[in-house]
Amino acid sequence: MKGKREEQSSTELKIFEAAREVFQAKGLEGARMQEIADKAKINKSMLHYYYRSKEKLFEKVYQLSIIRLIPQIASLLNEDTPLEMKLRNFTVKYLELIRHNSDIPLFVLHEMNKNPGRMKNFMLNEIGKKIQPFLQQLREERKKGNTVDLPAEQMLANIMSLLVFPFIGRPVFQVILNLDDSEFEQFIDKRLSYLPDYIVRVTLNKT
Amino acid sequence: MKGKREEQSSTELKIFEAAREVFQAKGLEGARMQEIADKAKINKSMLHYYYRSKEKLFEKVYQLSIIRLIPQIASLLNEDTPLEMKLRNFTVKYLELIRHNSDIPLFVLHEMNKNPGRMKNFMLNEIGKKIQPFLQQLREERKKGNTVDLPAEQMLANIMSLLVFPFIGRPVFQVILNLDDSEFEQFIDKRLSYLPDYIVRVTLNKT
DNA sequence: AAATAATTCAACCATATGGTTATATTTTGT
DNA sequence: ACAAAATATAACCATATGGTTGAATTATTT
Repeated sequence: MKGKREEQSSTELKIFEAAREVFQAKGLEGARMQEIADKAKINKSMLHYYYRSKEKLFEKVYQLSIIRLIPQIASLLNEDTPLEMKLRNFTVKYLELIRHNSDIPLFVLHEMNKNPGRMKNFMLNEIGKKIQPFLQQLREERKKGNTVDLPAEQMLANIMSLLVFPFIGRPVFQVILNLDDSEFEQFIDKRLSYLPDYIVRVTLNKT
Repeated sequence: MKGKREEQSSTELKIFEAAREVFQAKGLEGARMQEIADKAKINKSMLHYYYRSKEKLFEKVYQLSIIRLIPQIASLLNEDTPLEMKLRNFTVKYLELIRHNSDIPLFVLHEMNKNPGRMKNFMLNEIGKKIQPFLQQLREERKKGNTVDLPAEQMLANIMSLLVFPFIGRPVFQVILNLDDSEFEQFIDKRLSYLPDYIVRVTLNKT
């Protein structure tokens, strides 16, 4: 064998990565421990050696998924930059982020829906608190008449809707618009190209 | 007992309704036949008497869920009315529809994601085909310069995002914006009040 | 080299779950 | 009244699944 007693052994990571894929694709109840073991190419007992139980493994995956939704970008929202520039930066970076973690939003939403209690505090601390300054900034700019005349919460909801929903709705969009995978990628490329302007336009009062 | 040999016996409906609730809340794998039976206040074997298997019962619920997403409203999209009025009508009616079937979008999306093949044709026929005339109308109005300069598919994606996402994201919004159930209802009320104008504004070219 | 920790596997266990069967009662069409 | 369908229950079955155990092998520390 090779390096043991590291902080994260190679097998431990392989297991986690496999678990992440399976849980994100099928949800807690849809996932099978055997499938995770197979995908990680290890024996099932290794799962329990490292992660005690399905629940424990799931919670780690769940936590990481939430954290992935709000990396450096959260801090970006709290920088002391003008709103328009902030919106543009956020749009581009968040779209790229979701694009490379496109299974996460639906996964998190589905699990939150089944069990809103679990991870509630975690969510509140990791996301809820971090966006408060941004909401505050929206309120101030609204007072100055620089934004559309809507509560900050509504502006946020609209921005997040435009950014995230197409990924969550991907299977439906692909079917009803008859897009293969490559065409869906182009569909997202197109969004990347116009959404920064578009989101500024639907949030700020510029003409 | 009472009326038998009706098209839909009372117990059959009770079972279906219970199944609908449980499947929509927990998904195919998360649902327990016993829980459905309990909720319908009947014995488990009644489930199989009427619906053979979990799969069969699920498929019926799944189908109905998809159909509920596109009732009379689909036809509304194909009426021969001016685009602006159509957008306003659709926004109001679709928001009301989703509001009264708020579990359906996340349910359908989650199941579509786990198994995109199942129901693909059904989805295509029930939704895909029915929105084509609307897409066509968007394209024509775009040519005339009456809309934002985006492909019809993008306009549709944006409209649907704004309408549907807040319901799908409800558990997250409630946590991070700290809204109780009543406040979330107000949040939706607010959307109902401004979204018709807003969607017209972000879709059409009216200053 | 000895001790300890990490890794792997096969076999096994307990339970939950979907599904079945046998049987009995009630309702309804004719 | 009779037959057929509907309704209902309890007991049961087979299987899948999460989880455990124990023994063996390999690596790491000292």
